[in-house]
Amino acid sequence: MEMIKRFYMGAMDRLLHPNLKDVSLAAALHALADPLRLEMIQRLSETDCLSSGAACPNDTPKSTISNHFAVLRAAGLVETTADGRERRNRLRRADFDARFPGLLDTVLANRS
Amino acid sequence: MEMIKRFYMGAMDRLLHPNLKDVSLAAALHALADPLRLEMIQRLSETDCLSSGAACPNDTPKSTISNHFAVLRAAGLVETTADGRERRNRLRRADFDARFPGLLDTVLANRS
DNA sequence: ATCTATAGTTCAATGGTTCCGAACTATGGA
DNA sequence: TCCATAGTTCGGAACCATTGAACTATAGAT
Repeated sequence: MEMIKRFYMGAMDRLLHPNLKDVSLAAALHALADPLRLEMIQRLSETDCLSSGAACPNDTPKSTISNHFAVLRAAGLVETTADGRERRNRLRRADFDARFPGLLDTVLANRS
Repeated sequence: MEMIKRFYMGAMDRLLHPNLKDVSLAAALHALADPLRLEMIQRLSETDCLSSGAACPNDTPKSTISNHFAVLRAAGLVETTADGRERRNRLRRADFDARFPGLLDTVLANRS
């Protein structure tokens, strides 16, 4: 009878936010190179914070949302904090812009 | 004894160049989201045309080069023509800039 | 013409990544 | 305590990327 304690949420490495200096251009572009993630980023850019569910179309599977947010966090694009049973996701605009000047604006502007 | 005629090179669909209006932003970003392809694009941006081999570091496997060029062509970033036994690759700068204004410049500027 | 070297493509195998249902944790409220 | 809701984790299937080996094509030399 083994005792495996699993820590979810705040303690998980998926919730860790990298220093932007450790994010490569290729990794940043990879995070942006997906239609759903672009949609999420667009929505996040329009309000100052959104729950994970609210950042995606209604029919998006939960596990898919969770994975996409992990990618966005790893690229330094999104900061996620726990707030009750929801997550509070916000764009790390200043950090990302300082590391990749003009990139986010150009990408958002090019999303027809 | 079957006769399979294979057409290489000029006739192959990998050598086809899309109209930029059919290239999505996500596809363009995907093509840019790779360190080797960024290097290739950088090199292509510095001269007006390069053979496939000359666009990559010396130790890059031939098949890898070939695949990466196929991705760049599919994204409308590169135009390839046959020239003897070499390929003549050039950036489709004007086409790409018209479709995604500022994107290529911003990406190249952010490549430290 | 035939041979040889070179540039690139294609194929196939392997390994990695992504998607998503199912099972789970965590929190808030009846 | 029970239930509903928000999100995470796991595992398998589908998809994608990498690269050696076999191939095509062309240029140049003999």
